[in-house]
Amino acid sequence: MPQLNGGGGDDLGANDEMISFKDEGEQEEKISENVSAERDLDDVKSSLVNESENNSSSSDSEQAERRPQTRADSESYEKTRDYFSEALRRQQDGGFFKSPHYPSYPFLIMPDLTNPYLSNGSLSPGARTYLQMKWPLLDVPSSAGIKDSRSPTPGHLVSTHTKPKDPKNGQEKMFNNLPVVQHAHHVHPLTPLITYSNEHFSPGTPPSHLSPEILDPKTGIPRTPHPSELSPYYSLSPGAVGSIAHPLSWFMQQQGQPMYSIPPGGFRHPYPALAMNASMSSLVSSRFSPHMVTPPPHSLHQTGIPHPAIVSPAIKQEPGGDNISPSMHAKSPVPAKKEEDKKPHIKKPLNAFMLYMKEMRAKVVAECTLKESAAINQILGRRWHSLSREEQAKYYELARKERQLHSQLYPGWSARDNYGKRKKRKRENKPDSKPEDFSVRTKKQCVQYLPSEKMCDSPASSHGSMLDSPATPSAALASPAAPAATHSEQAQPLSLTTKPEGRMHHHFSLLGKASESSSSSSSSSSSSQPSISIPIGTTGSQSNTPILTRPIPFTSLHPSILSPPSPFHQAALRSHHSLFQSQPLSLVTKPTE
DNA sequence: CGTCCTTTGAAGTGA
DNA sequence: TCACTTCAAAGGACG
Repeated sequence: MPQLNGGGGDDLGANDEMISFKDEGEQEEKISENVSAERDLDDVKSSLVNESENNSSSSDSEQAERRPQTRADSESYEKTRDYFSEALRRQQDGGFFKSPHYPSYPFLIMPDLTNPYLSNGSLSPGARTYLQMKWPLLDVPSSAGIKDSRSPTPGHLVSTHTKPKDPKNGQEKMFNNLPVVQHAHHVHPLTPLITYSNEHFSPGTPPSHLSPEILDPKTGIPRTPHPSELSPYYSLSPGAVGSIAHPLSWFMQQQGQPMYSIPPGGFRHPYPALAMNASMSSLVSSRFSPHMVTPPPHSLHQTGIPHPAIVSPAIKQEPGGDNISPSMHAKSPVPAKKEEDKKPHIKKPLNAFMLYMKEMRAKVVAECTLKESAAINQILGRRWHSLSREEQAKYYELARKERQLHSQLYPGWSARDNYGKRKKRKRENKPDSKPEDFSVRTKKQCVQYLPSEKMCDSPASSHGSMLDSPATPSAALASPAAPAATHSEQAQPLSLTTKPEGRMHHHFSLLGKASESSSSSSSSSSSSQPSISIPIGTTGSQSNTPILTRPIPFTSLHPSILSPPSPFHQAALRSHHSLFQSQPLSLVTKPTE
């Protein structure tokens, strides 16, 4: 598997990632220092282009590795670095900073063998051995006694995954079974969610609760499973998934806190019927918000930690837990009347992209000067497209499991339940809107930026994901990793776009040229969604042109970030580049009205 | 303080 | 079945 050796399909994705970061880091640094937003767009643009090319061509991994250093000045970086540097140091002989492609990986998790759901109290802080790598979320329970949570893990909870349970300690076995795949230097984006390698756990502070067996006798660090122990990562067919240990399973366990609300009572089994398997558990944890974990263990009440999935506005204020009473989520326990008022808000399970965003956001933020989530999300969206199918498939799989878990936890829950809870503004722009409409609607000044290439070329990517979000990730996996190749036509990136009226003062439009091959038709054949992409594409003179309309500082938008070109497509990109390179940047002001 | 913005995907609703 | 809407995360921006 790619993940294991870092080879194969991973290359594309990995490279992309690396490239982008490295460059960005440098660029960003430069920019931040000198620039500024004031910098002419042209300049920025050109610089971006140049760098992107350079970057793409250059060895990514190395650069990526360096990146952290370049950003040393970054506060966040420093901070983060401190947090995990030590921890990682052990894991990776070389040192974390050298190689991680995904330095930002938010979570380093230490194996906590306890059943996530069972963890006493479920949320015993101690149980949460979870390191946030890049972000301040580092939560390394020094104390922890976590293990207490080891408490009897109901067989049913663990059962499925732990099938090959170790007689001695089922949990341990699970841990071992975990696909431990990631090499530090080749970390997959999911890493945060899925800690494949025990090594990741290694912590400066080895969890006291770890069972000795897992720990490396020498280092005290969790031992790396023997290769034979490693299970294929997501190699299973969807159906099979449930039966095997999920890569995240350990994650979940340690967390002690399930992603979805778990009754404070701990795993008293509010959901007796729920047969949670490790994989699900892992998912649960994966979604676990770092923030939830972050707080000093001691400060948290064991039972008081609100589950991410459950957010009751009213209750939100009370961290504690009354809101989370087991009864509440479990089955509709709360009296009808109050229920309405107090009923905890059960959040929707995160979809694949959301999971991806969660994981990668910090990284992107660190890479960029941008802080605006909207801008970050655009980048993430592009990056998402640039992910290989395999990579996306992983997220789809995770998302699928999340949904599964969610459904089990909240059998009666429906997405509809949340409708109207959040007053959302309606998107005025209807999907059907025509290009013209769109342009009209958008009242923004837009700088149309011909993608010089890379910006929009995202190309590389496999749009695959969107095209077919694999119902069964495995299927996706099965498919050739090479994303781009197959879908050259879709190279067309998603259009960053949109929005109307608004608050934007300046909008930059990125006009990406659609690949020639691409049909004039919508940029994204894939999405059935009303997404803006379609209209946008047409917006420009070029049908497939994606437009980025947003006040995103170019300084922070590095092409590579947006969509790291896979080496695979480099050539193609260049060709495109040449085509459009000559085109001038046009400043377009769209009259609002 | 509440909403917007932005992304993709899942799920709900209505026709 | 299709088209469309809402919500999920996140955090700066805005009114």
